[in-house]
Amino acid sequence: MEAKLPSFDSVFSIDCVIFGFEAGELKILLIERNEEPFKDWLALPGYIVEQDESIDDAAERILYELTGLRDLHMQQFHTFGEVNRHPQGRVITVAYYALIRINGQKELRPITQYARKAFWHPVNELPKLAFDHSEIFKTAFGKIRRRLNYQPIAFELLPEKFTLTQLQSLYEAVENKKLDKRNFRKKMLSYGFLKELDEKQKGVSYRAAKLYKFDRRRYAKIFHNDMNIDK
Amino acid sequence: MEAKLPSFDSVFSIDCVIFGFEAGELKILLIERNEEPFKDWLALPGYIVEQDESIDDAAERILYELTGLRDLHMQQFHTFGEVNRHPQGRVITVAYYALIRINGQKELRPITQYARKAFWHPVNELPKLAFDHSEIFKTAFGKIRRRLNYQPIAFELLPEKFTLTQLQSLYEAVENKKLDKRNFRKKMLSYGFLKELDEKQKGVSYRAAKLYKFDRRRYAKIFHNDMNIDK
DNA sequence: AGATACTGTGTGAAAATTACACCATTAAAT
DNA sequence: ATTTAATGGTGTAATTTTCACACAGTATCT
Repeated sequence: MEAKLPSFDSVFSIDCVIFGFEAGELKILLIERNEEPFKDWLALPGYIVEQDESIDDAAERILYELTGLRDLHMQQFHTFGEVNRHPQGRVITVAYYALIRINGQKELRPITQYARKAFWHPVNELPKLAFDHSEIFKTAFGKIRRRLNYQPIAFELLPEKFTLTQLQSLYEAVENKKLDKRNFRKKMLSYGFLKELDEKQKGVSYRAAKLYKFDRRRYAKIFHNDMNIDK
Repeated sequence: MEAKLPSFDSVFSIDCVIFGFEAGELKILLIERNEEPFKDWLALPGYIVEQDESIDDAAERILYELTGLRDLHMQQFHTFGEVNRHPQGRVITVAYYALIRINGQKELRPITQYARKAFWHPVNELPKLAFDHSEIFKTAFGKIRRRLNYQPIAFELLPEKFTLTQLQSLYEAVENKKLDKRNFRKKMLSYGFLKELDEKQKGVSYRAAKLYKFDRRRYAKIFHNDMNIDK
């Protein structure tokens, strides 16, 4: 059985850690593998880079093929290069992350046979994953936890129009602690990159909250190019 | 001529951006290549990863072979994977950086023939480098500029015993701006991880300054594991 | 009409950041 | 011995930022 599998001398692969936020919980996208090794295991969406595509392009393609998702802005965050991380040979993997809105509409549907299905799974209570994917996830989570406080990544996880309470609960989920409502609002609004809309939340059985959206243009103006690293 | 060169299907390489600080200037380590392609060009120390070594191990080995330097704590910071970044084929490179004390004693002396020599070069006024090494350098510089404000990396560039003025001038060099002496000192000392020594600077023709050293133990205690990302 | 569940708001205390200028000390030059 | 050149070392007040903390308002459901 094992003998049938090819062995690799030197192969690049990509693995993707895609975060989403739903029902107050932070989740990641997993696939159920349909291919040896680790057939039937849960894993991060990941596959091998082709000869004629850049790693950024490969990341997009691979994620699409395994989950049906496209056009996310993924960012490389670490490369894993232990000798024995893949049972068939030498495979170095470049890991990417992205944050996206979980959208009931967008169906998760693997295009290739390599994945049997793709689905969201809460980041708490993650099962054991194939290869070194648990470690890859952990590294990714650490990165976004930090980045949340520097970069406007929270807005990628929320619907385009969101309430301040939703925004706060996202921060609370990622940082795993309660924040003070008044201080949180004051601070967020003080940045000046949230645009207050004339709309309100709908379909809630309590007072409807105002909706906001993230204003990329104002953000860019305020923080010039890059970031507010040194005020 | 070109025909003699092997062509690669899929190869991993490592490139190293090694920062040093000397005479108030930030410098990086370059080599003069002695091998095609880009023979005679200046380049970052870099070479190909072997089958049976992890990328971290490869980084150490390669830096040693090309420069004679060992036992630095290098950190991976980005992987460059454009299709045509190497003229002979598909080469993905994992880039590492380190910060070290430039030490007159430690001779820079390539072990292999691939480099003709290795030397320090100021980061301002860098010449054109081989491959995409200019871009790699730029990315590295951006990283450490940010990291300087979060992580105790400045001390890796200074001699073990240093004066506060030296420390300040390092910050000034990296951030490229003047800082206020009193505020700088107040802040640095307030962190509580600098240990004041009973020694003074020697051999200067003006009032000798007190020497300090970075106290790793205190630092770890103050900032627990990781960092002060969210106070 | 009342229960429920969330929205939305202000103030004062404490801490951190910023701006700012002068005398002290040493070695070298005269 | 005196001067000069160069850097070392120090404090305070104004401003800004962060933090802790509680309650009335409003929409919906019954």
